[in-house]
Amino acid sequence: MKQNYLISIVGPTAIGKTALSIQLAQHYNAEIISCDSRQFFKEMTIGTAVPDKEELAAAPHHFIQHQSIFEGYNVGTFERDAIEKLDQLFTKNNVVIIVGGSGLYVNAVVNGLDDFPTVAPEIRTTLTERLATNGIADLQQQLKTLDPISYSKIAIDNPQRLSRALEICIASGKPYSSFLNIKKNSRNFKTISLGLTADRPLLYDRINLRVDMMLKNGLLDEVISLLPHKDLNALNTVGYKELFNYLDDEWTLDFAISEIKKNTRRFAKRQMTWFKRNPETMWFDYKTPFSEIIKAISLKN
RNA sequence: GGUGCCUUAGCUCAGUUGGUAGAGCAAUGGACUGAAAAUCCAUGUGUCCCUGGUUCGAUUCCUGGAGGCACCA
Repeated sequence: MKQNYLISIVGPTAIGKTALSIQLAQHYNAEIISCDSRQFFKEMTIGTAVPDKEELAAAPHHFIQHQSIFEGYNVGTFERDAIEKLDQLFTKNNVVIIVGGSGLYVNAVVNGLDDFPTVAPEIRTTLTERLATNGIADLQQQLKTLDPISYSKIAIDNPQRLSRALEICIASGKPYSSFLNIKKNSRNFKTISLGLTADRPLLYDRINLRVDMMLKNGLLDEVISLLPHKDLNALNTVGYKELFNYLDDEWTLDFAISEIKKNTRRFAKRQMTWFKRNPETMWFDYKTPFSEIIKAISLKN
């Protein structure tokens, strides 16, 4: 049986991952799995920089705008969907391209997540309310009694991490920590990880330019149409949340735009922090000729 | 041309009665197992415009210069 390869392309936003993924897809006659937690949503287009029509036509893409902002979608469901899709694609071709800026989601596909029980949404709602009224110490105390291991291990100052651990404890009656690192994930493919980078000032220039371009392409109209849904999780997104503040008369347009640029820069920095920790990733400057990248891949396998 | 004020971190500015300095923002480093474009943690980066003088010691006081702003000509 032929060895399957998953070629993963990571890197910060606006670095040129989409273009490289298409070149690779054409080179290997392969299909592309998008791994971008905001490009999943069909209601969002301009602000998420989904590939345009020509790009989508240049190679088959999956998980681009396949979900609605009104449906719950998360890493767990994405992992399941992506693995199913991968199995299907590997029957046609032993190479699949995965590209995306969402580190956790890439990781879910490449390495897998542990299985957790499903949590009734009311549990999280209750925790969120308790957090707002009683403060974080209340939840911290409960985690300390329900799961002392997690209490000492997770970022206790982080409300999202804390709530997540607690909701698992409450829903299952077992400690959150007891679900971690249970199964050995087996994947029927080898992963070749490519990272794109650029010097920071250069990357920031590209980000600023792209934000200006999004506005020119009608981002504000897109955001206006989504204003009624601004509280949905999917819309807690750079490029949208800032313009909601403008539309609510809290910020000027100019200020909102400069905040979009700033928050995108910070996002890119966080992405780099995440991706840098995988020692397997081969890094390339964003201007590296395609032929060199191909050469590096063939040396690797 | 004259007079007055200003020049300190990437930016806006505090401050030191003479003992080489600190806020906000920006920035930087990090964490990350179903909210991840989310969420959280940590960090001060400096020819105190230049020059000479006084002084044990000058970013601070004094001389001269440069640049900026305002007003008067």
